[in-house]
Amino acid sequence: MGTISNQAYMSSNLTLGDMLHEIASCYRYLGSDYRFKVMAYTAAARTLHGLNIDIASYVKRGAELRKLRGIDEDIALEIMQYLRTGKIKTYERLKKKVPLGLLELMDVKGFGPVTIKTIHEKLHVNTRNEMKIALLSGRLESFEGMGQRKIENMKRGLKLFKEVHSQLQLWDAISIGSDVLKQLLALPGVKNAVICGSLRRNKETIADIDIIVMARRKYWEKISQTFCDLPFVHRVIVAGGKRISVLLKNHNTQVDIQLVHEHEYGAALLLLTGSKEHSIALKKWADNKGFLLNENGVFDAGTGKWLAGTNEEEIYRLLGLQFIPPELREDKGEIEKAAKHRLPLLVEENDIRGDMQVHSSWSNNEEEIETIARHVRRVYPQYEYIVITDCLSGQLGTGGLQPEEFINQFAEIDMVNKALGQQFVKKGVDVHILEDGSLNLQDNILQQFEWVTASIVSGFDKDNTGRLIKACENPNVHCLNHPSGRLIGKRDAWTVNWKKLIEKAASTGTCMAINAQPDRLDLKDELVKAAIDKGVKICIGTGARDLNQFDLMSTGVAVARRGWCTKENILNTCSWKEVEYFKQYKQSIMCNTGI
DNA sequence: GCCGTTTTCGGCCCGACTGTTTTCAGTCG
Repeated sequence: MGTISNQAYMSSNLTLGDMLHEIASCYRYLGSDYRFKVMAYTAAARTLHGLNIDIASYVKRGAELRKLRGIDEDIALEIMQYLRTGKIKTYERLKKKVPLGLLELMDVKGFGPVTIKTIHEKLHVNTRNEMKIALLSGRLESFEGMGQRKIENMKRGLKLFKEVHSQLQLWDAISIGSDVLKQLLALPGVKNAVICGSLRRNKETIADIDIIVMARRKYWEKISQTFCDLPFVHRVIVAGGKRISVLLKNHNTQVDIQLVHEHEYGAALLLLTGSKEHSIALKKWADNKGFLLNENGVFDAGTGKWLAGTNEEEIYRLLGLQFIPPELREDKGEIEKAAKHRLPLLVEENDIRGDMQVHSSWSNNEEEIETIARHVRRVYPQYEYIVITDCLSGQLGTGGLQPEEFINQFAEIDMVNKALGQQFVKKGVDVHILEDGSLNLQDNILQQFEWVTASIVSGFDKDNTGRLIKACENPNVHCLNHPSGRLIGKRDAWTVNWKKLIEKAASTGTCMAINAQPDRLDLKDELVKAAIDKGVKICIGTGARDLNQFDLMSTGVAVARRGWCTKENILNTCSWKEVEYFKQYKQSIMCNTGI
């Protein structure tokens, strides 16, 4: 019986969530008698996976654990059991009843519990690889209910299994999606086309690109044919009726297209945007109100009369709900808020008045400050400032300044601002938080900058709560840059006690950044929400390394929107004068608390 | 197993599609 180390915190949430998901899979395998247990454990797993605060801290406060969605007496006991012993007895018991090697297949397209069970029992198949061999052997075809096409489906599911785990990053998906969309809109007969699915919700990673195409029925076949013949199509999976599904040459990305009539466009858009959880909750909501909601529209449940479906706005209105922006459609309380007309008015890209993180030729950008400034002023006329945040040389090996060089950079910035006739370029720095929480620039130098953002660039495998807290306590640090350190698809977030850190950021008036680099998007949406709920200000920076990267602001804003941010939550929707007030506010707190 | 403006029991996650059948089980979003 060991104590829980700090390092174990965040990984507990994920491992425990995975274990609860496995328990759900076991029950799913065991049959429909257990379907409600499946729902319960799935819900609990989802809660754990989305939890930003280490689960162990809930346990310390006893009753708190059961306030979490989907966790009541039994699962709470099992969670405590896990934290004490690393095991859950229920899971140990279930493991003896199911073929463990096949459980992962439960999440593979084409496989369900019944199919897996049948094959396991008849052919003694126990692993994914044995399943593959069985599928190729042709022995399944003699089974009842196993036709050629079903078997082909399962083979494809298995083949795509790996690709399911390598999803597209949002930025790449946006670019691929808009290319495809452009081509579709140009096809004869296409009245309108729009991205839906997880891409429309701006999720940070995207499995496949979903598009809805509005067209008269008589053009569907022609549209389908013409699209499938386009040069970027690698392979056609389905094409016929109202569905087109293809793999693109580029990245082997799957694109799913649905053709719809004009009167059902809104309903289809709504349900194909999802999330699945939001759609189900919305259908249930409709049901309670005496409506039937499906992809063709909203109907009177009693008479079957069609009531709405042309656009999403009228559907939400009919259901008595405020319009819910796609980014919020995750069944995380947005429907209840929409019913009370209390949804936040989300921040928009147009609200942004400056970029809080920009690199120049002094570190890892090819471009000179003046070129950057003139480019940004031309392309983003609404911007009032950009903050140059180069770092010191040394730790990263690539460029950077010596401490004494900043005086030269300041002179260059002054010159550029003079030439522009506006204080457009702000003097910032990206300072590194060292192992002991101190910074790699002295306070008397830091005081000369207009904006100081602090990053961790080493010691990824440690608990970094202490270092980040110490940075917050420095009155000269205005912002924490990429606070979680994760690199999407490459490196997990380091361990941080987010509850503690967010409380510290709030009490010290320290801002937290959304770094909009495509593989970072750090802070991520859920932590952004946790932070603003405690009153922490968020700022968004692109970390631009070339002139094109200023466009990344759009995905940075998307993360903020997924984190329920209004304009007021985002510091760089303010004028620089207001940013100065924010900095003074921190100074005054630090003086009063005597830190 | 969870949950409650139907609250300590009796509900919960729906409708469409696919592939297989010939009336429906299994899977998907």
